[in-house]
Amino acid sequence: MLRLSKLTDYGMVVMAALADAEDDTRNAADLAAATSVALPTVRKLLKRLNRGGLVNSARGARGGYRLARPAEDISIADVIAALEGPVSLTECAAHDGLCGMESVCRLRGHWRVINDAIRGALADVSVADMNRPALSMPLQPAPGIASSPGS
Amino acid sequence: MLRLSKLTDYGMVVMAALADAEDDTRNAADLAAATSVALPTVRKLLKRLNRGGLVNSARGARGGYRLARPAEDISIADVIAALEGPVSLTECAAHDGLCGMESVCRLRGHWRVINDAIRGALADVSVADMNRPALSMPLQPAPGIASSPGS
DNA sequence: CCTATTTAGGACTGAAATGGTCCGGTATCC
DNA sequence: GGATACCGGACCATTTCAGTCCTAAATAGG
Repeated sequence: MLRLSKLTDYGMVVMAALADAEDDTRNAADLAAATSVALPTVRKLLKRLNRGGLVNSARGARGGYRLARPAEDISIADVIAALEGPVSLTECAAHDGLCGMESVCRLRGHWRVINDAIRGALADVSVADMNRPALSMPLQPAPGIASSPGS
Repeated sequence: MLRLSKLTDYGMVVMAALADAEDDTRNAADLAAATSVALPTVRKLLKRLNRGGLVNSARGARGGYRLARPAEDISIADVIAALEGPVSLTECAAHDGLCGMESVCRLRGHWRVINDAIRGALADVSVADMNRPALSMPLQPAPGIASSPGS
């Protein structure tokens, strides 16, 4: 189904909620209430997002989280990468050898191109875009499969 | 990681091998040998591909499989759909309601647009394209996120 | 200085999906 | 009629995933 994990789905929701108060610091409990995602799950998400450098954390009383960058500068690809690793459709798209057969690996180069195209499409959509109410998006007309030179 | 399943990966390999002998009928054992994928796995793949209408099967002695259409007319999206269901990044991209919160579902429309863009990109690449040796691809310059009107 | 608050990091568990295998049945060719 | 080869399904082991909890560390406020 080429589906991203439920955690990532929730992660985008949390990021969107965080984008609503860009300069304000929100703690995990607030975000859980705002998104109706279970608190422990929100915590886990924020930890990973922090590790990925997408949010800044402040410990202690009155602590919490806020976006590390403007919502316009955080792409969906960034969120996905922080929560479930970089986008790579196949094993071969990431690693180099290991494919086994020549005839098999004939596909590898093509997968890489496709992979880059999809990553590009995801990189063109920001958290700020996702937060807009309507579905008109100011995106580039084309991530462009041809625009990725591949390996 | 937005990774497609290993079965689908193998499925593309099998389809490519099948494309090498478009009009010739190949049985599962031959394809397993050609692709170095385990025979029972090849069988399972071919069954699903047959159900999805991508290959035709012939029973009995001298039976086997061949592509149901020219390789140029079978897209990667078709193969993915046959093997693991239609592409849908999130739950919400497929179904309609059920999202729970208003603020949550603000993202839904956007996901659908992104989803369609990726599916479009995948639909622009055919099995024949994947079978070419080099990585220069005759694809449309843009699947185009803007080209999908969404819901 | 002491306490309450809040994140950091990790371990842990139950559930689900995935990959892979095998078997009985059926259709076709020789 | 026998051998071949697909069809449909059930089946199991492994891995991954979602979700929870606990202890340590850091900060604000009294």
